[in-house]
Amino acid sequence: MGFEDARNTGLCLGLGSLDRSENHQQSHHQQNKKLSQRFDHFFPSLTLGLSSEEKYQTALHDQSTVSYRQASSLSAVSSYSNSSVKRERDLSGEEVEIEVELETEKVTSKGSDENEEGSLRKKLRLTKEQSVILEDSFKEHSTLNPKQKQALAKQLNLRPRQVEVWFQNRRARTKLKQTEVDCELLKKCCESLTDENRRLQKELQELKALKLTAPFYMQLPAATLTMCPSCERIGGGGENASKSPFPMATQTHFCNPFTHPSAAC
DNA sequence: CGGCTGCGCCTCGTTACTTCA
DNA sequence: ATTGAAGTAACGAGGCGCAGC
Repeated sequence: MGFEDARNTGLCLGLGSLDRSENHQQSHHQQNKKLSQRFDHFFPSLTLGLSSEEKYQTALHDQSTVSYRQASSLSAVSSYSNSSVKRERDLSGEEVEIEVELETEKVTSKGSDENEEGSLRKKLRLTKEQSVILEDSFKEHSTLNPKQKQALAKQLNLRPRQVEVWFQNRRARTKLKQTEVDCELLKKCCESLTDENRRLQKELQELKALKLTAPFYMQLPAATLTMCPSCERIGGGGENASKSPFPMATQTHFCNPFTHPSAAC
């Protein structure tokens, strides 16, 4: 694998963060488009570690405490705080009446997660359906405009802030995965270059040895001498053989390690 | 027109919690 | 039953762009 291959993957090998100035100079729509294109080129397959349905189904529904495991696998609801009765649609689209815990909107989007229970951070677990919908949405656009966020939040019965946070984390996960892929790519490139370097060193040594044992070659500029690293022959036959004793030397012999690992022959 | 301010959104790094082997 | 690792929801800090003044 070489840089050509790397280019073909559409990957940027820079391991740093995205160019912020570039991102921020664009409108959100442009940004969405740009990011989508970026991720469309290479979309690492990620699994979001969905919880098993059984666990949710067997989760206790305790209204007296803040529960974040209560959501059944069929209801696309997961949140926490006070409980309430709400109508939800199950997978078949049928409207069902279930008891859910409604989030009190007192908590500001930037506020802490403190609640009446204390300062403990309560963590919900998104249901499988919610995760699937979020994933699908993310595949369409990796960033959301406020309208999309609202719509998605409404659809999933989550707070817009939760949808926002999910997308932030999802982007971070994607980036992390991409970085890992890039690292692997760089590692392989490094190995390839090391091999090539080793081969060239060997070739150089052999040329030096040849120079000592065959004085005739010394009459020619060193750069015009070419030795095939595979068959280890200098020069060769061909149609130019009559004009020059070293026909291969008439061409500049450049071996590109990225396109021709052993291009000498 | 340029400077200031507030808002919203972003990334990054981290924490706290859940799940699983 | 316990524990450590991995996954992930949520947060705070800090930066940037933009609109309004």
